[in-house]
Amino acid sequence: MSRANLSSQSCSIARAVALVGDQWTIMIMREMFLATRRFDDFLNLTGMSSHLLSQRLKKLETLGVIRRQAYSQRPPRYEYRLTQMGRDLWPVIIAFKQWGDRWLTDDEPSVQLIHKGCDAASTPRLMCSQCGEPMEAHDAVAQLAPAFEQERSKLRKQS
Amino acid sequence: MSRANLSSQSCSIARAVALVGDQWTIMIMREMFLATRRFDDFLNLTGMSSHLLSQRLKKLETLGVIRRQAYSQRPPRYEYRLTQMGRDLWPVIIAFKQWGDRWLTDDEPSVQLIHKGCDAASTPRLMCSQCGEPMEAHDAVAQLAPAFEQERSKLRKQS
DNA sequence: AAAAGTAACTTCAAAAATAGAAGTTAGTCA
DNA sequence: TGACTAACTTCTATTTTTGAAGTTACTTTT
Repeated sequence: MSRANLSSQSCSIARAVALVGDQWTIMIMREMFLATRRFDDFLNLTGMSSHLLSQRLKKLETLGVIRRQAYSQRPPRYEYRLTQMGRDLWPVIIAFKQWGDRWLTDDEPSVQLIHKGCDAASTPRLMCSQCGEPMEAHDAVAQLAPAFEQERSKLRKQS
Repeated sequence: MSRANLSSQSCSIARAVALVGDQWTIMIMREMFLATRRFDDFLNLTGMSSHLLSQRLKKLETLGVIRRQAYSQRPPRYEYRLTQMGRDLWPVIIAFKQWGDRWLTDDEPSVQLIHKGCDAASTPRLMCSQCGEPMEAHDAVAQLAPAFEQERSKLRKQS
C-alpha cells in the first residue's frame, strides 16, 4: 500500500494520519500553536529544508488546515495562519507533548500551558464527553462499525 | 537538520515526534489499541511492507513502547504487546481519531469508543488538569522555559 | 544610482527511506 | 514426503528528503 492509499481506508485515524501525521507537518503545527507565522521562522525554528516546508505549507493550505494571507503588497509578503480545522489539531500536539514530557525527559517541560480559565499551569487530560470522568486507554472499549469489521476481515484473509 | 536530530531538541514535542510521529508507527499503535498482536495481522491490517513493519516493531521495542513475547516455543512464535509507555500514547491516537471524525468524513465513525465508566459512546475531550474545565487551543497560553526561548532566538538568527 | 539586504520562495543533484516481490527458518499437519 | 504457517529477512526499483544554491520583487544603505 502506498502512502497515499492510507487515506482511502474508511478509518478516520488512517485518513488523518495520511494527511497530517508526518513529522514535519507536526513540527509546523507546533510552531503554529507557538504563534509562528512566517516562512523563514518556520524554516529556522523547525530546522526542516525549505523545499519540504514549501511543499507542506501548500499541502496544508490545500487541505484547509492553514491559510496564506498577504500582510504586505509591496514587497509581496505572506504569512500563514490556522483555520478552525487547524486549531482543532491542538489535541494532537498536546498529546505528543504530554507523552514526551512524561517519557522522554526528567527536566522541566520546555513549554508550560497556562489555562486562561483558572490561571494555573495545566497538563490537559482526556475526559469522557458523556460523564466528564478522566479517561485512559483501559477505560474504553472500541466498537467497530460493521463496514469496518468487514474491511478488516477481508484484509486478514489476504495473507 | 537530519531527521534524527529532531530528537536532540529540548522540546518534548520534537522528541516525541522524532520517535513515534511517523505514519506507520501511528498505524501500528492504532492496531495495538484494537488488540492486534501478531506480525501478519499488523501487516495485513495496516497494509505496510513487511520490511518496514519489522524495522518499526524493533524500534518500538527498543524504545520500550511495546514488548515482544513468545506465545509458543515450538514452533517459535511471538506476539507484541503494549507497555505502559505504549498505553500512554492512547491520547495521541484518540486525538487523530477525533480530528478525522470531525473533518474527514460525514459518515458514522468506523470506531466508537464506549466508556466503561458510564457505558456511553464517548468522544473524549481535553480538560484542564487543575480545574477540570474542557480545554481547546484558545483556552491556553504557552509559556516557554528560558532555555527553550534562548534556543529559539539563536535559531531565528541563523538565517 | 548602485550595492546590499530581505522575505518568500524554487531548482537541482545526492543521499536516504520505502515499496513490493521473493526468499528463509523452524517448525506442524495430512 | 509435501504442503502449510508465522514471523521474519533480503533485494532492487522507486520515491522522498536533504542541503546547497539560485530567483523574484522589492526596500534600505552607501
